[in-house]
Amino acid sequence: MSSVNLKQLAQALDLSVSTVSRALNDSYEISAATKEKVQLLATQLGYQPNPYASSLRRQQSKTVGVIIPEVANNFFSLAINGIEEVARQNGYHVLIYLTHENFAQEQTIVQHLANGRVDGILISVSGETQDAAHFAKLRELNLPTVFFDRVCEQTDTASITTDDYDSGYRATHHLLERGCRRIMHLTLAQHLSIGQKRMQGYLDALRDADVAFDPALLVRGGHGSDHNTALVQQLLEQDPSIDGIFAAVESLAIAGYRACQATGRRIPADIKIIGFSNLEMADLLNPSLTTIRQPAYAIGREAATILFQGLMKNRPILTSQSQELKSELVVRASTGGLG
Amino acid sequence: MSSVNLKQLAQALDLSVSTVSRALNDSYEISAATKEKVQLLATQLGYQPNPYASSLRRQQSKTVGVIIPEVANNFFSLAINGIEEVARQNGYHVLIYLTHENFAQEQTIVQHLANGRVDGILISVSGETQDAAHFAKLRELNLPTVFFDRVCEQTDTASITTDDYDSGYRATHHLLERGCRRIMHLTLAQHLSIGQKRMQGYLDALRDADVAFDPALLVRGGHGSDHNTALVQQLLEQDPSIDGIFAAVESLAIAGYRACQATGRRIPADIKIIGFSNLEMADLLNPSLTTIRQPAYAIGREAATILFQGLMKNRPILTSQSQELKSELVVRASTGGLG
DNA sequence: TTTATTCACGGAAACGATTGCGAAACAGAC
DNA sequence: GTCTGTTTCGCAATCGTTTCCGTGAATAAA
Repeated sequence: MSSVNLKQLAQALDLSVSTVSRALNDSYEISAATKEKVQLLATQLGYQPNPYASSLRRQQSKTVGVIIPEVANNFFSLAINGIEEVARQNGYHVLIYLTHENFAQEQTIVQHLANGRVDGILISVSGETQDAAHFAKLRELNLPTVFFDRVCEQTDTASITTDDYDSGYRATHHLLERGCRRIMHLTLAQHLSIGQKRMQGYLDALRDADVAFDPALLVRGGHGSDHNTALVQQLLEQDPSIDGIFAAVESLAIAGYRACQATGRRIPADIKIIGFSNLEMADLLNPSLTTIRQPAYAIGREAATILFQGLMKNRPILTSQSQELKSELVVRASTGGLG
Repeated sequence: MSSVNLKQLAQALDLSVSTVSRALNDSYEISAATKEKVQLLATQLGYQPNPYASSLRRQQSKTVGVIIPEVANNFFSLAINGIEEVARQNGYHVLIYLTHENFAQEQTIVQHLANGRVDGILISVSGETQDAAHFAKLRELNLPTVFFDRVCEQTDTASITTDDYDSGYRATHHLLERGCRRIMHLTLAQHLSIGQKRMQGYLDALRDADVAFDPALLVRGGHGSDHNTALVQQLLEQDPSIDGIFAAVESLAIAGYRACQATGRRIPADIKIIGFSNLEMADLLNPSLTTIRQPAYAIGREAATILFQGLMKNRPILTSQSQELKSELVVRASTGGLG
């Protein structure tokens, strides 16, 4: 800890602690002359207020918690990037917690954050989460929360999402357009609204194209990329008619690539792949991957901005502040595009 | 904040605050019966100690700061993964700060962490950093610090690195073996020890192979992938004799790919590329990328472990606790390997 | 019965900052 | 000279925990 505190400053200046405190906080009650003296010595001695004393007294920590499933993932790391930037601009600190897509961990983390350690929470829900009781507690405690990307719809607060239904529809439509008829759908979060919306887009696109939906083509991924690759591979081996893969998350698109490699399916000749992804080098893959690119950085920025606006103005976060950003379909070689 | 505090518990139980506190901390001074009663009510009411009051009194925050250049980068995000895991196991919280390779930001962040907000710091130095004065202050304040990957050698504390010299040597040797003679070296942190070691490996490998070193083949990357691509592209256009690229960081390997694309150089026929990288899908690139893969997750874990050992036992972090982990050369198509 | 000793707990002072309130000091107005 | 008002500052309470010390009662030792 920085060893110098208010008391020492006060003694050195022959002033009271309260005067020094007010001088440093630029209170109107303190004369300009005193303020100057105090601030001079404070900078000379490198005084920094003890954040814990300050937080205790003020009942606010100038800290937000970010809860995400993973960090080794381009989407989430870009989002963190945006969050951290806004946080710094507003003088806030960022605590980070990873759930590893594990519901129990998410519960524990949320509970631990309910003790005043953070002034607000930004969260992207774990793929396993079905119950929203732990989030309800946050509302009870009046702890401002903003969801991003992976939303819990039962909790009424703001959320930043992308046009998941549209994206799912467009992705599927794109595959259909390219001649696919037996399209596998890979998802991680089937019961999360994000997964359902993407899937609904998939279903509606199929229906609009008069292509029958086959539940057998639905694959729910789990943990571990090897496991997921095996799942896809198995299905590919069982069903030679499959000619398209729509991966609702990046890791599953990769699993799709590997599974195709393993089973000798050529992309895009035999099978076409499209996936949600924020890979900067999706165009350098072999073949380059057609993607739905989410504005991950902007999502982080927006979510954080809404949270901080609420915190600064001491207003509750309203559902009406939610935003839906647009994702972008980038056609590349994996669906027979250029490149 | 969780609204229930010690005083309320004490009143409800007709006990004193100190007794309740001790009961919850399992003090030997409290009878088993009382402990049970207290703990029962505490869990019933969902009591959670106020972390700021506790930190203030105990003079420790149970929080560590992690300072890294970027998070949207597989190496750092994997390292964070390791750090967060160890932190959670030890009951610590993780504050995250990004420097964006900016020295001034690094200084500011380090200064702000010198106020007792964190009990320790894990840091990977920004590429711009040359001065170590801000780190010296940390030692003065006795704030335990562990460097990982990007080390500041002037500061005497533990650091977790990889065998950068060897890796640089092996990477270069590999290119030479594959017939390259005009090897470009791309680096971000030329004055950091990590950059120097990798470059020294490069130089020594050249010397051992009796290949002349041409300073013109040294490219120091900057910010922005477009900028870096342009740099490489320019050099490639100027000098058609270049037949190899050794990228000391992942982003520069990507820049190399793009530059080759732009200039029509075929990989690996015309030019071969090797790069430090933790891309999970390096094998899916076109062509698959020969990499030096660092054990990023393990680096994070080790660095955090050393820090927490020091914190828990209240011992200073010693330089002798430093570790050097081994990187792995994975040969792929970009240097003419299989795949 | 008296004296130590242990046990179980309460009082109160910390930790360092913020802030409501009061009180000197000084000015100007009457 | 008194009164009111402003400026500038100090006192002390407060945030919620932890912990040093003290104390009454019970038990053991003499």
